[in-house]
Amino acid sequence: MEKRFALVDCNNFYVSCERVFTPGLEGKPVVVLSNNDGCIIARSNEIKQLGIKIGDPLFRWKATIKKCGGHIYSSNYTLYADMSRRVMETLASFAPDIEIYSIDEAFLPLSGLREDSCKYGRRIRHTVKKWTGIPVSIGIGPTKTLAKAAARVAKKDSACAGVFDISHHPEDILAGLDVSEIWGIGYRHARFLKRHGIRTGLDLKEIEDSWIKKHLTITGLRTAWELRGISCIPLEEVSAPKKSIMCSRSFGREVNSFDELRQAVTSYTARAAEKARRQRSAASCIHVFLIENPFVHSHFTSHAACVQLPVPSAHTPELTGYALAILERIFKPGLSFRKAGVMLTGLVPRGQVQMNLFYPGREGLRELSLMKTIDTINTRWGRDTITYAGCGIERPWGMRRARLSARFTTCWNDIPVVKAS
DNA sequence: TCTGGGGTCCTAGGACCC
DNA sequence: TCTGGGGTCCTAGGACCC
Repeated sequence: MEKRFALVDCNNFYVSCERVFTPGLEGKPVVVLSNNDGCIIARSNEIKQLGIKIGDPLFRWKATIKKCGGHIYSSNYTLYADMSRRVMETLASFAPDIEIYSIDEAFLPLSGLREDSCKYGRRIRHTVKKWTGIPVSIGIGPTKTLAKAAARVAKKDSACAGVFDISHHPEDILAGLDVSEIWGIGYRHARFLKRHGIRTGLDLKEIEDSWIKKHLTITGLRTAWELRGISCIPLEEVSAPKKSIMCSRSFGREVNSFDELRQAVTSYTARAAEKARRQRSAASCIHVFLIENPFVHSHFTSHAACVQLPVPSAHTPELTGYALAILERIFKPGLSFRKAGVMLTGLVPRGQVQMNLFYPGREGLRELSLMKTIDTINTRWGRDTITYAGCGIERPWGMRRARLSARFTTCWNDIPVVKAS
């Protein structure tokens, strides 16, 4: 059977989430900032028209945005994650086997669909908008790469009304698609391809296999085949467990005291361990790193070390013990740090942990049940309802989020009030 | 003054084995 | 003293994605 995929992509997702609860933002320039309010990571169309790029630092554009009546928000991931869940649940009502590709994108299998694909797409689009308030664009094609290309057209060309099926004349679209805009072709490869006269999707599609494989490896070859309509990248309905888990943050200000670093590392370890437990994994190895302020010193300096655990674990107190021992090793008095992070690697399923003959492990039934209880409470009542004293109370090193919107969907006190007269 | 966070996959090359 | 072919595993670095 002919394969067919739809890519559903939320338009300017973070901005759209803010607009759902602050309708006055509709039609106005809006940006959402990265952690610490440093750079711009989401833009409304009005902002894109000003030539502001993703990743641009806020200070460069702040005056311009203010001058044209724009609005600036800190990122509110709690809100975006909750809105994403709502969108995905809506999509799952159309096709149970969706692949949640990122916070704002999902692939849907369309093989065997009887009705007109665009009509079906428009129904999905209408439903998502009605149920969640989020506008989406939908691209349809015989491969995931072509569906991605179709979604670009759906988003840019207003004649499509948000839905485009590339199946009929893919060449016409690919001829107008810059090679750098193809899914899987990043900045480096695009630059390389252009040096060799390969500028569009159509050019790439027609290049000889051996040349592509030699220069772009097997992943590049897969992309070329996908452009030819041969599906090489399957739908992944069940998300595979992560092979590594990281929690790292830039500080709201420079940090040089050991005590504050200890609070940060304890917090990040707790968060990473929680993620590991959620996917039922235990970590064999824990890494801790500190990064000096790269903007102050001419070179970027990081300090890092890791330890191998005697028995893989997801027990927060045990992992914290190792993390803090590493911190003591890598900490250098007198230096200022911008960022710290904790990474768990060598993740194994918790049911298959290899025991150690000479080390009983600290994760007994009592410990397991304590972690489970803490996780349950924090899921039910919100993150950090129960936390570790070592994480600190004030957290003066925490990130800056000066323009944070309310927890509209996840906190009773913040639920919007509607007044009817 | 001010520049995010979190992942995956592939390849080349070295070490080592028979 | 020098010599062949075939294989695995690990790591670092590079590329990609959102």
